[in-house]
Amino acid sequence: MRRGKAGPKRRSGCPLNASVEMLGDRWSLLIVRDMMLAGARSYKQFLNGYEGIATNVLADRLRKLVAYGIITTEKDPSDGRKLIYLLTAKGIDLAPVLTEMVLWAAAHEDTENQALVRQMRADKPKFLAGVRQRWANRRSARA
Amino acid sequence: MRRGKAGPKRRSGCPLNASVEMLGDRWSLLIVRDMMLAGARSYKQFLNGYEGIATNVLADRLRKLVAYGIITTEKDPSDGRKLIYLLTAKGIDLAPVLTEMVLWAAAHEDTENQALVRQMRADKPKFLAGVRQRWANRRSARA
DNA sequence: AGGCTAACTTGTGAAATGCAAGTGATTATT
DNA sequence: AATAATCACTTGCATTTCACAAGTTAGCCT
Repeated sequence: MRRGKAGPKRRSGCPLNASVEMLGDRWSLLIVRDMMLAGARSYKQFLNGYEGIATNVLADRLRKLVAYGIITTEKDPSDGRKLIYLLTAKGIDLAPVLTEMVLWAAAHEDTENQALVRQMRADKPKFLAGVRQRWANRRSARA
Repeated sequence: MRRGKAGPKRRSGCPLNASVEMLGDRWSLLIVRDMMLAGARSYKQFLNGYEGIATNVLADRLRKLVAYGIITTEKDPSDGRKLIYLLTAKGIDLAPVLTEMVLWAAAHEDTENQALVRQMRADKPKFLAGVRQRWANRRSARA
């Protein structure tokens, strides 16, 4: 591995460091998953989605995901209280990563969503195309 | 105040939760990467590998990775002080996950190892086969 | 025996996390 | 019009994890 001596904490020259910096925590990937696969788009949906994330942590993670360009927000035109969280192109490009992680876990653990796993395994490109398609549809008709 | 050790409620039926539980932190994936791509196999190599990980945290992550069956340890037959850390089959199966993460970051950030990314992009199956091959070779001739 | 190395452990302050409660803006109900 | 409810947060505080430095223990080396 290339070592590049330098700053105390130089972690962004090596492959994977960037990804881990953005997604290497307990919640970020789960938030992206809920948006990508479960269609979650509001703060409340995230909070209820997996009971377990603390509200202050959720707010922090959403802020960071926005800062990294993985998600964006819009005001809901039909309800001024609501914000709509949406995956960016960069965000939807995480689909292959999530897919491989799900397949890995499915191969080595149990109790996963078998139907989804079967779809992924049967035809991965098709599955990814479907994910991307649903994302595009949602985007064009957001409300 | 309730001070039971309840811990966060995880829903282990959802895809991805298992993966995130095992790998969803700042260091675990980087450790796996250094074993898979850079051939790191000793505690000291990990410590020096990415300056930044604290020794107590490294010890903890290695323990967890062993507990999850992602890595194993052996005593170095030629030096009783040394331990050799090795990826298990489950561990090497993370290669597609790491690959997709690297490709994702390469597509949306910069300053990554371009040579590696080019290899991955040129022929992903071949790249993965190579990773797996090197792993098998190391395993059969460990020392 | 004395020094050195590898792989940890321990102690301590700082930062992050989990949880309950509160805030302010907006919408719904009476 | 007044009141209640909802939404997306923020705040305060106890607990947990982290980073950093300094030990510790077993095994090697001469």
